[in-house]
Amino acid sequence: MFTIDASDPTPLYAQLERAIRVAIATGRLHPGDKLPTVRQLAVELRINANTVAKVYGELERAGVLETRRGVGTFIRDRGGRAASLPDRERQLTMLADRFLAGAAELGVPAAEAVAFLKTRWLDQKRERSHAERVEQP
Amino acid sequence: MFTIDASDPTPLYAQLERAIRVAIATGRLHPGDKLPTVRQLAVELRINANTVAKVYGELERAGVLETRRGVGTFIRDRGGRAASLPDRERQLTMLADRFLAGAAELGVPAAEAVAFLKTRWLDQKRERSHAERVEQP
Amino acid sequence: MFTIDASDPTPLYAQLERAIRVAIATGRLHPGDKLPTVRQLAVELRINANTVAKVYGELERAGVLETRRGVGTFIRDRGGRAASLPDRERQLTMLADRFLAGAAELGVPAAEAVAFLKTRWLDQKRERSHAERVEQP
Amino acid sequence: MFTIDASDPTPLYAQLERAIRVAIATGRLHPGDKLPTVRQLAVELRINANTVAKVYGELERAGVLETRRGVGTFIRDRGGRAASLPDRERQLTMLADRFLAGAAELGVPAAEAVAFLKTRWLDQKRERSHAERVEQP
DNA sequence: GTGGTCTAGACCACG
DNA sequence: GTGGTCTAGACCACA
Repeated sequence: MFTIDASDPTPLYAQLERAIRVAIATGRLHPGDKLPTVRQLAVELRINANTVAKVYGELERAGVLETRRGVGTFIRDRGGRAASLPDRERQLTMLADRFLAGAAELGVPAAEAVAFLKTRWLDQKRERSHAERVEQP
Repeated sequence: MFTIDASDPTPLYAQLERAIRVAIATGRLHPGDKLPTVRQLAVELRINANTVAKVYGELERAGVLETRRGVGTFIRDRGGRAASLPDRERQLTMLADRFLAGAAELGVPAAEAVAFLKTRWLDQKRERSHAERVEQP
Repeated sequence: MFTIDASDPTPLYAQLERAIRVAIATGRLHPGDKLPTVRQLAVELRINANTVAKVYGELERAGVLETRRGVGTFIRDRGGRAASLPDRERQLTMLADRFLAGAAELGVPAAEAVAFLKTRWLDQKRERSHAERVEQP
Repeated sequence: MFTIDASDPTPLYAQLERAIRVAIATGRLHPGDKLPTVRQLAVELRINANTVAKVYGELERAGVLETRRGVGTFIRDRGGRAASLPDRERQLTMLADRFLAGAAELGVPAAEAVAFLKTRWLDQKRERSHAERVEQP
């Protein structure tokens, strides 16, 4: 559902909040969609339920989410604007720089790193399509 | 010199450490270069000198920097020892996955992300060679 | 738990770090054992909590300890990765030279020093096995 | 002449002071012996002359050394008591523990480490006797 | 209550 | 003037 990296020094709550906002902004989650329960998400991400609850609470106060008691937590109608194009490009640049710098630190030439990334992507695509065939044959 | 964003939940010291590693990995800093003094950088970034000292210390332990007592802090010749081959591949895989996951969260198709990365790399190469022409015409 | 000598010119944090490493290396602390909390140890050793925290942090980065957020600090299963073979020999040589040089400074003939070392090792082995009999009779 | 380990976090001046005291206490230096000049020793140990001067000064104030202006620095008659036997054993124990703990950290079994040490000692003896044959055939 | 981060400020070691 | 060590004390993230 979302990605949390425990080795990233960024606080867990910040990572999760950002992930939810990004998912909405990029259209992976839509207004009215139901989010996982606090406990479900906590188990899935292997973090404490309090941390998830805190994020849901803050996003609710920020008007991004809406809690219907006894029902669940949902994305609000006008939860946030779509990430502007320049914004998305800025974030993508950050990601790219982080990858290239990491590879350089490892002493891997950028050309090789890019080639490796392409391979890795194809691997994942293959795995994913295989998993789908297994789940819904 | 470096950019620190106090409103970013990422710890200051982690931001600075990454900034220095990136500067080295992308060729903006070269082996032998002298870094700003702890106090200078602290003033410039408006953070506490201890925070800067912590980063310098950690990077020294990691073999990235070298401090000459009473003189200053410098970029080391070989930024840490080369990791073993299987280790390197494991780390590169982690970097690649992080990049792809990040792009996916932004809603950017992997194919586009890979293409973007290639562009970004070429941009950096161009910038770097330009910087060198300026330094040593 | 550990011994710190404030009159020793060796930095407090270095003394504590060595003490912990020695306790692990000699079997007084085992993988999985919980260390005292930062504040407990600080009070016990009469040093500042930050100093203890610095040591725990460095040992964590070194792969010797593991901290579980909000829970405590523990001895890791495998205290750091095994160094490569040539690396290990180089380090072992350094250790041996330091020992022999130290003994020479004390005016102890090398032959005696080596004999003493052997005795000391057997002593430690006996102490260790005794401790285990006490813990799990 | 003396041993200084730059990677030891113990301050250089403390290492040197201890080395001189030990040399006297163990009879490697005798009352009346002339010490190297500040600059000579600084060059030999690759440390700053100020650091050596500071140590000589402190030992002079402590009554261990004596400076005859224009002549040199000498060991005083009753510079310090001979290291008592128990004291020497305590220090030797410390050295031994440091060696064994270091080996254990490297994952080297104590038995192997002791054997290695013996080999290393014989190597050094051979090298030394060879060097003497070359210097004074 | 656990560890983590940051600050302000003192003093030391070294060149 | 350089980095290093230590302290006291505040506030945060997490369980």
